[in-house]
Amino acid sequence: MVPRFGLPTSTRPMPTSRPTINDVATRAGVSKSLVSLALSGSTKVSDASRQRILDAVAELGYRRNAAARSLAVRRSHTIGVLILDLHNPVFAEILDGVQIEVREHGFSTMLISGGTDPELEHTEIDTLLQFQVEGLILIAHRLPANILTAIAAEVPTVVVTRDDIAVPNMDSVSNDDVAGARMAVDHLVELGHSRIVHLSGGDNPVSHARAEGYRLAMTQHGLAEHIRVVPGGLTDAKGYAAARDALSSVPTALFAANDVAAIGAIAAVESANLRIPEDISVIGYDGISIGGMRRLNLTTIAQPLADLGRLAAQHMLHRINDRTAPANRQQVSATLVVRGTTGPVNVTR
Amino acid sequence: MVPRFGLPTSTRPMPTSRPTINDVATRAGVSKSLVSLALSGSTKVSDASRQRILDAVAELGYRRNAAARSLAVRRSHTIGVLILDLHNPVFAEILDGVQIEVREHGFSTMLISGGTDPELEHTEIDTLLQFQVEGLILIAHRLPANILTAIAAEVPTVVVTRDDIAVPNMDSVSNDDVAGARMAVDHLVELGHSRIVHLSGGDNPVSHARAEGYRLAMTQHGLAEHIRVVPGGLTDAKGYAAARDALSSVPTALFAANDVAAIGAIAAVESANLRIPEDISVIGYDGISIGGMRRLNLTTIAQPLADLGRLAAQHMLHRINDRTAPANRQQVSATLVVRGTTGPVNVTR
DNA sequence: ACCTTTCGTTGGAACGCTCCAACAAGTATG
DNA sequence: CATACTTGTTGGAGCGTTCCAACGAAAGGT
Repeated sequence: MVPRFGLPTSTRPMPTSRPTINDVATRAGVSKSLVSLALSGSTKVSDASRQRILDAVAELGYRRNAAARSLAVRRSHTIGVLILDLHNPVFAEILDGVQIEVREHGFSTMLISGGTDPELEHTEIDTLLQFQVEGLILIAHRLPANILTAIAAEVPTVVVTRDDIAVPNMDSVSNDDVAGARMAVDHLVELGHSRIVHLSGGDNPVSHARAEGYRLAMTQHGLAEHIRVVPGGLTDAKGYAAARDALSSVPTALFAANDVAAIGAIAAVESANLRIPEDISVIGYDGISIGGMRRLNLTTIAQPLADLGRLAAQHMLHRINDRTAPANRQQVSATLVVRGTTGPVNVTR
Repeated sequence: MVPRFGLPTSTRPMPTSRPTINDVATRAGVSKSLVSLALSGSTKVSDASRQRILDAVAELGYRRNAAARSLAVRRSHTIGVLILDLHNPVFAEILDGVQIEVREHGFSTMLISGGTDPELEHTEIDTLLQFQVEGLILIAHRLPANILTAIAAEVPTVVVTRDDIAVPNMDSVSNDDVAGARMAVDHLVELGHSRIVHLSGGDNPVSHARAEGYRLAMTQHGLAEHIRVVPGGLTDAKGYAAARDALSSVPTALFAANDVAAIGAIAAVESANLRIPEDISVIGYDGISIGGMRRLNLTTIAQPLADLGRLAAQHMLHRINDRTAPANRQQVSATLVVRGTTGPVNVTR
């Protein structure tokens, strides 16, 4: 963690100053202490005073200053969320779960998205920590192990969708990608497929696990000889390209590393004048909501995305109260969602 | 604005206390004032002292406390962003532009998403204001005019994608939806279409404007008799349903209120065994990136989404420095992106 | 009548930082 | 050689809160 400093000490202070607790106090004819008490809902404030204070608050349009409050109580009641890439709908859906859970417990979230530059991720986390967030939820990330360890040592941290790096006192919530990939293969085998090609998601832990699950399941079904993994990526374009490569070996089914790539793969199949699912079945992974759009109608292994977020938040809140709890690496299971892109193998091919 | 109070005055303080500027000072053998100076990059710190301070910072893992800092300088260097719905890719792409611009000027963003409940939007904005954000960017919203006015009076505010509510000292950046809709119709007319049906986006200002543009353009092209607006919505399912209705009048082209609905419409057309674009052309609106995926390949009126975000941020930053600037309601123009879902009218139909 | 409790209220210290006025020590100016 | 500036440094006040110790007044117990 390399802290950043050196904003040129601001340009010019902002003018308009909001009313403070003192303004409220004088207006209500009480001390600031009593106002503070009243605002935090203490029972030991007389009804008369409370009413005068509330009136004064309303008249002045007073609002607590969270910075001052957080300084005094030494808690920010805020948790930081890093989201790898807002464009991938997967992450937005996870975030939803986080927000709901966190809000229920009186916390706010401060959200940043890493953007394209991994280095930015790092400095943005620093910003979050400067704001004294009480915890960090990383919805995917690209941080090296040493940095991750340093962060987790400083603040309660939970990682979502990855569990490849073991760090003491850091939780993770993820989907069992190996098992999910097996489900995909099982489904295809059940439909009679054997020439099943996997379009890999590239060099990242999640994709590795899915490829691994594919290999295991294929072997287990006695289809080891048909194992074929073509290198691809997690985008539409990469899925398209990978599928074109894959078609050279006349597969009857494609298992893409994620839904977005699967959509690209579908386009490739169609552009080769093959029908889905009659000629070729395609299955994706993730369960993003656009996959359910009728035009796409994608069969997929769906992760319980919102649950992933909720669970992460729960672990976070728990860890805030007990920072020494042992690392908890939770796996949730995905479910097969059968839609229109998979079907029985076509025996004539 | 109804301020919220009454968190039960926290549960338990967090234990671990981070090093403060004083710790750094004693460690480096200087005063805290000098540390402060050094950290903000002042030139009037001797190289020797600066080095000792930097060393101490590194050794202690010191990080500035943004709450204290913001209290002292009376600036938070943070702007709040409300995003209506993270699931709609439109908003994610706008946010991207905001983040880039804002970051460049040394500001952080605090992001919240309204979720489904319009009332939540309101309380979340209050949270943002408690954190003393210096400005507010609302990426779409559902706030009534009176509340919007109150907010804009309190803090520099700019609204993105809407410009229906005129509020003094509040900027807006939006796309000219009327003009965009005309472009869509122009494109279809140029391809020879006349039986063009509009699938409306429901009862919201943006959709109204697009429907209006459709009517104007149709009239202008002498096609007033063919004007037909079927009620729909901004989702895949609503687009599907609306398109099914629309097909009853044997149109040759459909203009959907947004891309997501257009994708639903395509599914409906295909399920009626009509080919796109040979039998029916479909055009959307927004320019979301998934529309460009080969499987969808949607012709659309593309808004410059990231630019929308950047411009909003620029106005925001400008208004922070001059809060009395007159309201600036900027319109940016959309562009026609021709892909595969529109084509020449089929004369035999 | 006194002492003790309870109730409602208050001043002041503390939180971690910035920034101003002031200062000592050196350097330049007349 | 006195005066003025420059350079680097420092203590202290202040930002808007919370919270603790302490208080006076009213109520209760004997």
